Amino acid sequence: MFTSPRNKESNERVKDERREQILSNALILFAKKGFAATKITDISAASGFSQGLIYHYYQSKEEIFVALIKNAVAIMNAAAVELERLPLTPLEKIKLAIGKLLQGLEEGEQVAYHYLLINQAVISEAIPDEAKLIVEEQTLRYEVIARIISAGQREGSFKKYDARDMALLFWTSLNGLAIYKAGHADNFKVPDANILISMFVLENINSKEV
Amino acid sequence: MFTSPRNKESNERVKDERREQILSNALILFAKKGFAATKITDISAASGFSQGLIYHYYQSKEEIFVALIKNAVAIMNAAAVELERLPLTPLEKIKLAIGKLLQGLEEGEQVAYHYLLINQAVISEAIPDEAKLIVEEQTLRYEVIARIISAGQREGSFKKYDARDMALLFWTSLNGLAIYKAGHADNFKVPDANILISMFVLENINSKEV
DNA sequence: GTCTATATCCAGATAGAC
DNA sequence: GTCTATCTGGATATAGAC
Repeated sequence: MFTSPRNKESNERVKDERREQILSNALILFAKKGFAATKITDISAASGFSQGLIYHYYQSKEEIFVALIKNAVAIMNAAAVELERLPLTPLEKIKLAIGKLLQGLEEGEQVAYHYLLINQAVISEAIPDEAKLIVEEQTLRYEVIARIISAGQREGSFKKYDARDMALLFWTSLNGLAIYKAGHADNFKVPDANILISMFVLENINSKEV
Repeated sequence: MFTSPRNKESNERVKDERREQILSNALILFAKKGFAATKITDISAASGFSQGLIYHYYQSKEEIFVALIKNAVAIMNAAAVELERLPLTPLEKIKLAIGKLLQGLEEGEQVAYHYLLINQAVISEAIPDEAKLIVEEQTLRYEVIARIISAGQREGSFKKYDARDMALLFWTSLNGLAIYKAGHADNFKVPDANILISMFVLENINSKEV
């Protein structure tokens, strides 16, 4: 068995796939065990090959973690930007965002894992500096939600608390829920979205819509 | 220098103090770095003595962590029980609870550290089984809040979503906030309590009271 | 590209001197 | 009660065979 020259791109593709595979396994492990407690052997075993081979694709455990953090932050930002651009009212946007995020928690694991990873980066002193920096610099999703809330307040459908306070609670509440889900995956039922919505939207407006 | 026989109790007291000292330092370290990344030398250094001496007071790193978890859970439960017993209306109880918890976040670090510790125990697979068990068995604070909410609904001052959903969001939202604070201790300002309250309490009731 | 050593380091825990 | 020295295991990362 040998590799013909013309398979070069194909090989590249295989390499990328391997890297993806490592990342997706590492994401779960890092999220569930934390950075420090996740061993390279855990990742290699989950990926189905030997421990040494990891270093063919990544230079270190840190590098894997940083790659995952970058990815998680990018996905969240992209979603926030997309949300802001949609031709919807502020009310509709907030409802859509909460709905989607809850749905993400209900169906997929990925969203929850991303939250857990970012939380580690924010909280823990035992996380690569590069990862901490990336997360700290990323406040876009807070700003987007704060802008939507402000717009909704001007428009009259939102409660008139400090918009940044509201945006903070928007994200921290969802985050808290994601953490809960991570610890109770088996019997986790997503709560009624309207409870969260009532932190932001005036009651009569909300009940009118429902 | 020798120890006279009659100093026995005094010695016991010193020993207890040392143990307390170890615990309070370990709490911060475990909360900030996580269980796996916290080294015995970190704890001994923070406490100002040699690494070996820790083992005079505790048998292992696990034992320290478990002691801390027990303590954290006990404090939270005690507070919940106390809250339920107070001669207040459900409305007053929920407001008091949110107020106190936010205040705890604002002033002290301890509450936030307890949250972080319990989160680790719930989420992480790299945590001593005994600690996980203790936390899993402790659902009292959820039950207490659910009961208060149910009472408030019967009484007519609370929103009529599923009481367990509401209790879940009560705790996960506060928890999410504690995590945020842990990562932004320097410039963290507690949000307006009324935003959280509006998840539970009917708007006209709440504004009447304020 | 993959595996099997293995070098190296570090952390938890123990032993024993003072 | 406290420290220093040491044992032991385990984890990251490297080297080199296939």
